[in-house]
Amino acid sequence: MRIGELARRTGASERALRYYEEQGLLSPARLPNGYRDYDERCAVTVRRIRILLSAGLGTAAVAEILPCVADDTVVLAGTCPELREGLAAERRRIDAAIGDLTAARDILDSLVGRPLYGPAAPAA
DNA sequence: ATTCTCACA
DNA sequence: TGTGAGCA
Repeated sequence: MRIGELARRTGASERALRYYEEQGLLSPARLPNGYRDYDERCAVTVRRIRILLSAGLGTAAVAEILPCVADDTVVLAGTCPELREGLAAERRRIDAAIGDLTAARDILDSLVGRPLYGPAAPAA
């Protein structure tokens, strides 16, 4: 199938599909006219790519994880032990980010409850 | 009608 | 990643 059909079937834009290829995530064959020729496997791969990307992973990480994914959408981390630490590290980064966001929200909450603007504050 | 590559008011 | 240009 060509890029248009794959885009419709996966929900990814044609632009994204070409980008995935540029990032080494997909390697579609080429028709004699230069058009990309995707097989069924690509449809499955694109769905996995989108899931991984939506998890906040970058294309570099996706490229490493992709070959470690079995026929289902389950990542067989056990098959690629090196990925375990990398994914664990990513998880820790997310935890840290959540902590930062929570702190930021708390500050915003305190501002709403005790505005710093409005009537001039008494001279310090 | 579709896809391709390249470039960015 | 979107969008548009200029081709094939």
